[in-house]
Amino acid sequence: MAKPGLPQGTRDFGPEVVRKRQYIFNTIRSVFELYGFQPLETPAMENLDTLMGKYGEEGDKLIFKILNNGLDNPDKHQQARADFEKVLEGKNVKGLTERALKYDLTIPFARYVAMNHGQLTFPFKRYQIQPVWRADRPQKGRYREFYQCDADIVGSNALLNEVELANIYNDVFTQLGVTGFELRINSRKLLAALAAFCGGAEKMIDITVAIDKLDKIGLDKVKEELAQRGLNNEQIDTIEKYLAITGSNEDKLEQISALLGHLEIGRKGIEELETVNRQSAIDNLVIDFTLARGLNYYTGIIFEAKAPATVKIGSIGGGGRYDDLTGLFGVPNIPGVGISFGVDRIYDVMEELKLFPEGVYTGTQVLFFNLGAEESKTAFATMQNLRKQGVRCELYHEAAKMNKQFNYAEKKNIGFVVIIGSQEIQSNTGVVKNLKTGAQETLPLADLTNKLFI
RNA sequence: GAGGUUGUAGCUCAGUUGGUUAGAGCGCAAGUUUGUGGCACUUGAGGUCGUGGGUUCGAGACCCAUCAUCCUCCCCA
Repeated sequence: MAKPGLPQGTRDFGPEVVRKRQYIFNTIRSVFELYGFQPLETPAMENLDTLMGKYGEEGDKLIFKILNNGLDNPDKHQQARADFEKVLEGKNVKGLTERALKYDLTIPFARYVAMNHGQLTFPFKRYQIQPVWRADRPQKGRYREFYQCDADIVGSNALLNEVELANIYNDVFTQLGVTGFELRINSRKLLAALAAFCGGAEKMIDITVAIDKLDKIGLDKVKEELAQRGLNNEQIDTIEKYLAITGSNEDKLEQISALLGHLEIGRKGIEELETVNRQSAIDNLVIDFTLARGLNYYTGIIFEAKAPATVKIGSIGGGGRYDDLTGLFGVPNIPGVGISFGVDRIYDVMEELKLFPEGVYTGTQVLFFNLGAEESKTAFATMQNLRKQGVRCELYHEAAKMNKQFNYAEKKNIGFVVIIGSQEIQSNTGVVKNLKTGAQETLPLADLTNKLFI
């Protein structure tokens, strides 16, 4: 028998952890619902075509591909071998793999919208809470299977959507108690303007990739990388000016106007940031011109939620506007904007900062002691009564020493026990004990109601 | 994909320059206590030292390989 184990980067979640995770899911879900978003689910796997080429070159490598079934069929051996040769050259071959685990929720959503745009009422606001998979190397805050909670609005260009999404971030993190978060925003239009201004519109991706690393590797290394990517000194000087902008959000907007306001696309980007900054009125909102985000389908405002600086986890959510996402699937002119929460990282942050409230751990509210065959019949009937009133309770599975039953309640963090022994049966009563305070009283069984156990 | 770390009881970890029967704390089980838990005390169960090979009279320790793990880079949630 081989030792049991888990695939790298995946985890089991025990009861306590699931409760804490659900607390996060429920908070996010209720805020999404509060803002008028509707739920959607898509399959764990997609056709490989749907995913490939949507996440950049690096992204393609991180997609988990699923090996086709039936490759052992002797009739197909020759073809399979030929296909495998192509795989060794780094190509994807339908003969071997035509499905893959989904990498994020946005592209499957775009695929869904493209397939159903005739039936949907626009603007369509959907939220989606599902696992995604990445063939990444696991490390701190990084898993191969993790959950994303996405909210997107498609079919609307209104900046109101961006404002709403910013507020969703704020509401969720505030409710969860993650008050030290920072919501960074930028506009891809400014990055486009910068690239155009530098005379290298086609260099936009090179530029964004490089400046995205600023806080990690520092200005000098960014300049080095820009040079490596083929930019000349004059262009790099302009980018340096762009990166040097600091101050309050208002200061930054003023300075960026001076630098890029003369370009139409630059002016548009500035307007976007101004609007979101002014209307959302979130304290933790930071305009950050170095924010670039890797996904190359963003075209307008981009978001990144950063964990409090004390926990070195970095991004706990991100998103942005994409003007033509479904265009990739043959349905042009459906603009959208969306955000995503990384639950697994939010969990790690909350664990580290001890932000889970006490009540999260409570499952069963009342444990009925089992003191013998006869006694337990009364206990069972009483328990069923309480369950009808919505009280979560259980009867100890066998007659055992009270010691043992108390310990069981203690371990499961059960707040109350009800003891019904031979004496109590005679008087039709039960002993109700509060395990937190140690207080107990003997009450008629008829008086046991849900109000007692809150 | 590149680099590094660690692997000893269910968990967290000790284990000296290589030396006889591998330890502790927590947890678990039983008891002190046959109707009142958490505390205390007593007793007990539990380890092919990740795996395979090598060096040695002798390996948990040294060497090689391998697997797993965690971390860093890349990229991301």
